[in-house]
Amino acid sequence: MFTIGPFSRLAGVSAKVLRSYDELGLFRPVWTDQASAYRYYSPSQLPELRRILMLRELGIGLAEIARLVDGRSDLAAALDARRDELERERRSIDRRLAALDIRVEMDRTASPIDVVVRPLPAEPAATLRVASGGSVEAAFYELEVRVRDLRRRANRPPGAILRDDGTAEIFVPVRGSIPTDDRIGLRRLEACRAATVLERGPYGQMRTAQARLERWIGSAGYRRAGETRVIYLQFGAEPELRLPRAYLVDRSADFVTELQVPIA
Amino acid sequence: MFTIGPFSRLAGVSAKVLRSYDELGLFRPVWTDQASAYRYYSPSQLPELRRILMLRELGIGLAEIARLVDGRSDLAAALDARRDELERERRSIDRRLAALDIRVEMDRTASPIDVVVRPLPAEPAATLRVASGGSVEAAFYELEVRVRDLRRRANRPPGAILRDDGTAEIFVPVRGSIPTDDRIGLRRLEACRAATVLERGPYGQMRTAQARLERWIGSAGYRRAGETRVIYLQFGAEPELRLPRAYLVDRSADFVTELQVPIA
DNA sequence: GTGAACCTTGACCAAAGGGGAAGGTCAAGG
DNA sequence: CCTTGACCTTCCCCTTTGGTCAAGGTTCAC
Repeated sequence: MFTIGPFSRLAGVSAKVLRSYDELGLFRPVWTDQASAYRYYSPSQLPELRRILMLRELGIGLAEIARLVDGRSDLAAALDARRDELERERRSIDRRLAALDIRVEMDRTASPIDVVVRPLPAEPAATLRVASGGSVEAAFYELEVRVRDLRRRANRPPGAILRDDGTAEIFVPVRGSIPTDDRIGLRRLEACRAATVLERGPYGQMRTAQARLERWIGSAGYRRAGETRVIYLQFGAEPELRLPRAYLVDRSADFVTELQVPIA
Repeated sequence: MFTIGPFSRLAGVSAKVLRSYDELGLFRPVWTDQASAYRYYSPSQLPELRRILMLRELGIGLAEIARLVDGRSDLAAALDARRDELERERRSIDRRLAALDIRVEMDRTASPIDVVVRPLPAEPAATLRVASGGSVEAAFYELEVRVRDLRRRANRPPGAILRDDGTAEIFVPVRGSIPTDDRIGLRRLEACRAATVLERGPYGQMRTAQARLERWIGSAGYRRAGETRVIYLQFGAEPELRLPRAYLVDRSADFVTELQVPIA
């Protein structure tokens, strides 16, 4: 029999860990003195503790380990699940390493871009097609006016879906539903994960930014899974906001635009 | 200008996160109303936030990110350091995956073993060589008696160092120093990392266990970096303990032995 | 009997938020 | 002008697996 200190040294863990595991009901001393509350352990308990430590080293949580050693949970299944999880973690790390390398390389060769992969929520929107070379401003004016008159404007910035053929479909977020006609449609932009990048300044730089984002997606091991979206953050979202008049001066600042490419 | 909710949706983070970052001084609203304490953000702040989120996605801590965006810390250096860290994490995950696969495979083919890799502390010990085929019991008796008479016995279990040629060197932990002669030596077992496994039952199974541990080490991507040690946990450590007499009955239980192979 | 070494519980800390309660604020609509 | 509902604020507790420290009790060897 050992008190907690010597036993912890035999087992290669701290005394604190043994106290924790006792409290969790995961691994208890063979005997606890009622008067002094001293914990006493036997070397014959070491194999049991060793199994716990082995599972811990695989990264399984203590609650799950407790279920496993009690037989309330199946070991083979838990190991399988944990393997899947570890492989996900490894993929995540590989992604981060790739992103890091691209970032470092872009730092050296050109202006860097801050790409963030994030989930996009679904977006119900009124849409209007714009032919290649058509006036985007006029289209937005038409669409915004229509949606506002219907009292269906949602408080989110407008955007456009870019097609490879040079045409675009502009959209304005709506609440509920609106009547459609041959010009104005209603569409639900699907929720998805997307690689996104922000651009400041005139829209002329957008083609370059788009090309660089595409390159980033390839290097990071993703692939495109939908149409590119552009969100007009700085300009379009403002008029709808409930704000003190004094803070609308911001409208004259640089445009801010977000490029979003759905990925898988 | 946006209040925190709409802005958080634009940015793709929760309002809670924006409040946190404000408090940390990492990312502040352009304006905070003194009366209501409402936070107001501008879309032109999005690129700054985006950079923070990009760094966060790489797994850099918020404190370090704060230093980076303030320019108090060098971005290139931080990225380099983070890359090293990520590569360490990946190696660790690969180790766990390998250990998991070995475990699963052994579950199928034979009785599984719970291997734990852990650091071993340095161990000053009195030693005695035993020829191949010599009596280990007699040698332990001689060594234990000698050390005890010198009042140098440390309260840790004894063990043996196994050589490939079949000879062994038994050892008993000591405090301080003892006089040596041509039979009994003094030696410091070096601290190291070791793959360890516990065995219950008669010593006859040890050769098998040893072989399986060696195989485990190979499969997990380690290599041997020292001589194999055996620790006699159940039998040898008991007599030295300060314990109520009633709890010494444990001595008749199965032997418990630990095999330790130093690794790199 | 005494001192040194050991043990006990409890509290606080880490990182990066999530969840919820209690109460104040804002703007649209009637 | 008032109501109402959505929104905002701060504050507190929770997650996970321990490390560290303080105040005080226990054990054992000498």
